[in-house]
Amino acid sequence: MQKPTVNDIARVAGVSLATVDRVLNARPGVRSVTIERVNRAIAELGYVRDTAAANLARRRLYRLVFILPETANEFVLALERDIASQAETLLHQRTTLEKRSVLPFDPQAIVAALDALDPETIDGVAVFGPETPSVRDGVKRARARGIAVVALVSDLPSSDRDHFVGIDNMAAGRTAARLMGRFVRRAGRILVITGSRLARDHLERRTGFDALMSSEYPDLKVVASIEGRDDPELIRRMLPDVFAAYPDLVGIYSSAAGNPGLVQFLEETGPYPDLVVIAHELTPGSRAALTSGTFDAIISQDTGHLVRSATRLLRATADRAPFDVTQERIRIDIYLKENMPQQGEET
Amino acid sequence: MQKPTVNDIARVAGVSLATVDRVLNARPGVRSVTIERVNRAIAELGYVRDTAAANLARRRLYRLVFILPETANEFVLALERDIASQAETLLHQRTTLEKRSVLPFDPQAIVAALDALDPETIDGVAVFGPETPSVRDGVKRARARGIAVVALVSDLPSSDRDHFVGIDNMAAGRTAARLMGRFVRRAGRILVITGSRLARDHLERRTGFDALMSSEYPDLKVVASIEGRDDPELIRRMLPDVFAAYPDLVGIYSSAAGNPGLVQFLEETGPYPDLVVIAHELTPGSRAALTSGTFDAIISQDTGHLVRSATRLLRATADRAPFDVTQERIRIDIYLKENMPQQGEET
DNA sequence: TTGAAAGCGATACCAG
DNA sequence: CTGGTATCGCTTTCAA
Repeated sequence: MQKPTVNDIARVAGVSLATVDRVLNARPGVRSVTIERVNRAIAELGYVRDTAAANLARRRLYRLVFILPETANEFVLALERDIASQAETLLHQRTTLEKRSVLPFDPQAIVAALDALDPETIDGVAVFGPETPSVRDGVKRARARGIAVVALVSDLPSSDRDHFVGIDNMAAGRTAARLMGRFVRRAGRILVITGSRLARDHLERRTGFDALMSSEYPDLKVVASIEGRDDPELIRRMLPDVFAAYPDLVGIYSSAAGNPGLVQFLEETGPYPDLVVIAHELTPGSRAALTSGTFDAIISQDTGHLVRSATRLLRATADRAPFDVTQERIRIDIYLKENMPQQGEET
Repeated sequence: MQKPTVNDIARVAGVSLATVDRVLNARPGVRSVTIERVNRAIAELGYVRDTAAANLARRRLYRLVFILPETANEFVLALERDIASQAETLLHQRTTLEKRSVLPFDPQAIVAALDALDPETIDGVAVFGPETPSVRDGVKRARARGIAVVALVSDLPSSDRDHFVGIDNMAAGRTAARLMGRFVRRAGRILVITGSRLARDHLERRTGFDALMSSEYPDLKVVASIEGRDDPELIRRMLPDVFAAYPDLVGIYSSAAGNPGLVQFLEETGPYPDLVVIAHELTPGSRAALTSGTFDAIISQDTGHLVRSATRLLRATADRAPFDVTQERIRIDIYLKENMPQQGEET
C-alpha cells in the first residue's frame, strides 16, 4: 500500500499525466467533466502532492527579502546573523534570503524598499518596521503585486499582511509587570524606558505593563516613561535626572532597545542591590548584565525561530500551502541567570 | 551561475554519473586515482548534494519509533499527541513515526522494546526512560545494530546515545529555585515532590534546586522530599502529613509529574495565598492551576519541539548528515499566567 | 482539450 | 573498476 502518485490518478481517472497536472495546478484548458473526473480520483485515492518532487521538477526558487532597520542594536544584529546563517542552509533548499537595511524610524525608507520589490524576482518579504499609513499602503501594494508579506517582530495588522511573526507584545508587557511585581520587595516607583512612539511593539508592551501594574500592584507607581529611541547614549544621558527626581525608584522596565546605555549607567553609578531591572531580548550585552546581576530578568523572543518561522510562512504563502500553526507561534521567553541558554548556542 | 549537480561533476572529472555517485556515497569499487579526480571536481565546483532529489531517487523511508512510558500523565499524553500529529505531517516527507508504550518505571520493558527493534525495518528510536545499566546496554546494542538512538526528556549519557533531546534538568532545578527564592516573601520551609529515584531528570532537577536554594536562600529550608512516583493519588494522600508536620511551609516545588494530586489537595484544603507553588510542564491541568493562582510558575519544555527535534536528529543521524545545533537546543521555558501560550496552540 | 515525452538531481541495477 | 540507463514523482514543452 504505497502513497498514491500522479500516475495513479491518471490511471484511475483514465487521463494523461499532463491533464492530471493541469487539474492539480488549476491550469486552464480542461473540460469541467474531466476536471471532475480527476478530482474524484484524487479524493478516492487520498492523494497528497510530494512537494519535494514538485519543486525539483519545477526548479522552483524561493527568493525572500528581509527589510530591517539599519541599526547597531544587538537584537537586530542577532536577527541579521540568523538570516545569514539560515541563508546558507536554505541555499540547498532552493531558497535565498537577502537582507535589505533601511534607515531606522523612517517609514518612507521602508516604503521605498517595498516598492522596489519586483514580483518577477522576489517571492516574499518580511518587514520589521513601524505601522504607519504609508507603510501599510506599501505592504498592500506589494501583496497586490503577488508578493507574500509577513510582519516581523512588530505587527502591521492594518496592512492585511499575510502573517505576523513575533510575540504578543501586550502579553510580554504584562509578563514583565508580573515579574516586576513579584520581584520588587517594597513600595516605590517604576520607570519604563520605551523606544519610539511609532513602534507598535513598544506601545503594546507599555500598555500591557501599565495595565497589569496598576491593577495588581498599586504600591508600585509607574512614572512618566522616557523615550530612548533605542539609542544607548541618549538613554545614558537621560537617566541621571530620573534617578535624581525619584529617590524611591525600585524598578526599571526597559521595553525597547538601547540596553547598553542603561547597563553602563547602572554599573558606573551602582550597585543598586534593591533595584529590579527587567529588559527585553537576550543578547551578549543583556546576557552579561543578567550574569552580573545588573538585570534581574529578560523577556525575549528567539531570533533563530523568528527567521525560520518567517521563511517557512513566506514559502507556504507563496505556494498557498498549509503550515503548522503550533510550530510558528513565537514564545515569550523569560530568562533568568539560571535558564539562559549557553552562550555558544546563538553564535 | 547555477548550483552544480552530479552531471557537472561527471563532466569536469571526465567520468560517468555512476562513478560520481560511487564516490559521493563512498561505495566500493573505484580506483583511488579516480576518487581523487572526482573529489577535486567536487571541491572545485563547491558541490552540495540536493537531499530532496536524493531521497526521491532513493525512495528513502525513515521509520522511527518512540518508546514512552505507558502512563496517563498529561505530559506524556502531550508527547503522544504531538507524535501523532507530526506523524501525519511527516508521512508526506517519507517518514513514519510510531509510538510504543512500555510499563512505566520498568527498565526491562524498555530493554525488551529496544531489543525488538529490527534494523531492517527501523531506522531510529527515541527513548524516554530511566538510566539503568540494562537500559544502557539495550541502547548500546540497538546502536550496534545500526539503529540511531536519541534519549528523550531524560538523558542516558552512559549509553553513548547519539543525542539527548531535552532540557538541562540541573539548570531547570536551579531556575525553579531562583523563582522560589524571589517569589517567597518570608522565611520558612520548602517541600520538593520528586518522581522516581530511577529517573535521571528528576534527580538532576532536585540536585540543581537544592544547590541553589541552600547557597543563596538560607532562610528557606528544603525539607526531606516526598517521592510521588508521578502518581496523583499517592501525592494527594501524602500531603496532609507534610502540611501537618511543617506549619511554616512557604513553598512547594513539584519537580516531576502527578500534579493533579497536588492541585486537588491545594484547592480542596486551601486557599494558601502565601504559598508559592512551582511545577513542571505546561499541560491543561497545570495551565488551569496557573490561571486560578494555585500555581505561581511552571517550568516547561515544548513537547512539539521535543518531537520535531528528535525526528530531525534521528533522520540526520541515519543519514550521517549535519544539523542545526541552535535549532535543536530545547529551551527551559518559564511560564507565568501572563506569558502562557493560548490554549489552542497545543491542541 | 488532451497526450507523449523530455527533463529536474540523484540513485541503482546491469553490463562490460 | 567503470559506464549506460531506467527510475523516483512531478512539471512542462510541443504536437496532435
